[in-house]
Amino acid sequence: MATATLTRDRILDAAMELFSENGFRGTSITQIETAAGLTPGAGGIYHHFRTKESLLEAGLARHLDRLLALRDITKLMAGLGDLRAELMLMARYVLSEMDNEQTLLRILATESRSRPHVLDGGVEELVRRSYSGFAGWLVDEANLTRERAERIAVVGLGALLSARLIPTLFSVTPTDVSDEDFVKTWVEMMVRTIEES
Amino acid sequence: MATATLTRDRILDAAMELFSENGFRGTSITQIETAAGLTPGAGGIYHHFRTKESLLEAGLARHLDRLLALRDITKLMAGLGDLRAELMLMARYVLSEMDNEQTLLRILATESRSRPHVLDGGVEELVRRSYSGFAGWLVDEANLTRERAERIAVVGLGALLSARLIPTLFSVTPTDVSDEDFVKTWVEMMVRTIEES
Amino acid sequence: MATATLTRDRILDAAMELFSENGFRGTSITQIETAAGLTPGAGGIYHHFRTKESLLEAGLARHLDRLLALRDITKLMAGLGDLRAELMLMARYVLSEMDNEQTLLRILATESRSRPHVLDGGVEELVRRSYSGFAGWLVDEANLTRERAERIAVVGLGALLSARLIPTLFSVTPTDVSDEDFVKTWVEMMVRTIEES
Amino acid sequence: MATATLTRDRILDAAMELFSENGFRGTSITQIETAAGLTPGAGGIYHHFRTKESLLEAGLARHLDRLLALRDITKLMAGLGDLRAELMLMARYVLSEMDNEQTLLRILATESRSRPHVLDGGVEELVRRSYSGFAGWLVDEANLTRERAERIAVVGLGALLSARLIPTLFSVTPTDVSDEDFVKTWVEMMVRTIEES
DNA sequence: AATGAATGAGGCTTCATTCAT
DNA sequence: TATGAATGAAGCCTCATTCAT
Repeated sequence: MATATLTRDRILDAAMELFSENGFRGTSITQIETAAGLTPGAGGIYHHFRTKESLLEAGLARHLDRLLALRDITKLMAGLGDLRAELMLMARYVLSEMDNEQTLLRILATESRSRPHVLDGGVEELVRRSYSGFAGWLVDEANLTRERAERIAVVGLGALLSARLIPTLFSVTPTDVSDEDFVKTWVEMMVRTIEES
Repeated sequence: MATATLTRDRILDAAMELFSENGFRGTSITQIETAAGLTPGAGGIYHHFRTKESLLEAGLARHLDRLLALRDITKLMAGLGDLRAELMLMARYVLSEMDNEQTLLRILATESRSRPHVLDGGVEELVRRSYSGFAGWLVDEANLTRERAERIAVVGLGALLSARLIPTLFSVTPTDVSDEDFVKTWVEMMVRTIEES
Repeated sequence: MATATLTRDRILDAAMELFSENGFRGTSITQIETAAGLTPGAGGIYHHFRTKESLLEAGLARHLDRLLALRDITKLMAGLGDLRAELMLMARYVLSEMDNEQTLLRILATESRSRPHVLDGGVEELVRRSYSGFAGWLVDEANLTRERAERIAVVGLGALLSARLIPTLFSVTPTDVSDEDFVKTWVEMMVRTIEES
Repeated sequence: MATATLTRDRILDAAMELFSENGFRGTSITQIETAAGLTPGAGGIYHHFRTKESLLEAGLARHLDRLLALRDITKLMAGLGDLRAELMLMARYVLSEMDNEQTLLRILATESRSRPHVLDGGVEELVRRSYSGFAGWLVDEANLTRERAERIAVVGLGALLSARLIPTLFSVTPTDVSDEDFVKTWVEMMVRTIEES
């Protein structure tokens, strides 16, 4: 049974990796079996998953669960008192989380339209929670009204996300600005906007 | 010849639309033929395109050509004198251009990794040109150093782009902030950052 | 009309050449059109031939007509008096005729079984006439009985034919014996057999 | 595994038979599947062969292996002492081997030019070895010089081969001479040529 | 007579899935 | 649980042929 679980996980890892690289349709069950150490073409996967699609569902669920379970980082930083430092932490945290989830991002971008049911709210919830979490933090830490905080959050978090979305999804590097400089500039922008509010 | 051209274009339109909706692999030649008014399964497409993939190439080229040919909007606004107004125009322009190119965005996000050769520099060029064009405009209009302008451009343009990337690619609406409010806030943030530079 | 005829012939030549090289099925109408200087894929061939198969029929008929029309070479040599010389002439003639008809040989070998109707007796007649013509000549020139002449003809003419059949049909050179030596040996064999009869 | 091997062989047999009758191109995978007892059109063949062409390769290899492995018949007859008898055996052996290999002959004649790579030396080796084997035997048994033996071998073996090549490849019977008479005459011709050397 | 376009049929191959072992 | 084999469906592409111009 231990083995069973291991196999299941190996399959899931292999599948998600391949899905992210070649897309769901571009990945064959045989490829996944090979990558997972099963006999290619023998259908061994079907002892662990009912369907190719259910593999995708399980893989996505695993990613989303992890993300939804992350302790809200805004809470960690609450009340440190130094807005600049907190913002910088926040920026770095978002960037690194996006790096961790490249696989997920790619799969979502590829499959979210053709397979809406596999997402089924999970993604929507995750994204909205992130934006509103950030907005909430702005309310608490910077004494903004909810409304104003929300607007600033869309712009600010959007800027952060795009810095990773574009390279990850389009295989393109828009500029040569370093991460460090990017974060510094972003923090500055946020601070100026917030302070004068 | 009139017919020929029309058919070719109808095929191209149908194909790109379907590619954007179901992905390249998720779209069959037969579907495209049907959508273009040809007999399904008869291979009529092959009188106009050598390969399914060449269809994708031609379609992408058409989009990219159009975008690369766009008169640089920054030039249109140069010297109007009102930074706020210019920024607002710019923001609206970017958002609307992103709306026009949803099809392109989706295809790029789906295929850029599995079919790198079909992009072949065109996308990279387009993206980098956009960022550096915006940076250049900041230099001219706001008297920023090139370096500073570039950093602000990454953050600013990124924020703008993400406002459309996320809904378009992930079928998700992150917040309920209206476009209008979003633009207003973005302009404000940009102005504050720029003016105090 | 002159042009028409020329085009027809160009088509026929191109077709037979391609059939011999790639087989009937391996040759597409489009290839033939290209080789004949017509627009590829436009179906121009159908103004000259009803069917791809009728093209083959016409081409074969042309070859067979030519061969059946050849003045019987045995008559040319009748009564020269020198058996050796006559045999040598005969051998050279057969070899050279086989060289001229490589195209025909290849097509026959490829298509005679799958398309028996296109031959329809013509080939059988040609072959049998060749063998019996040679036998007849042996009767006349060497005073053999018809029966004996026929047996010798099968062996003798067969030896000659195989010298070209094998390289032409199998793309193989069985030995390094030169044509000249081959003919000399063949004549010698024939002479010894005939003289002691 | 037992089944597997059986299926594989059934496929191979069916394929070679069909190739020989209708040519490689004239035979569809579906036909082969049907003939081998698999579901038509289901692609079951691809569990045993990577490609239609690899089927041809495997089939040819099987034939060639068998032929190349045949104990050299000339050795069997060495030193019997009776040249006539040995020649007659030889002739019958060659004819019967040609009868066994009709399938191979037809496929080679059809495909050797359009698919040279599938033969790749094997056929050339087989043919040349046959001719030189026969020549070698003439050297040993009839005290001929190598050079003379080779010339006689080309003529003699050629005569034998053509007796089967022509009917097999062109579906034509050149004469009504019986096999028995043919062999008798051939032996006689060989003997006369050899003895007086 | 030639061309551009379209069509119907079919061919090779891939693939998710099932089943007996 | 894993494997070898088979299957049905579908996908891309080719091609002979027809038709309007």
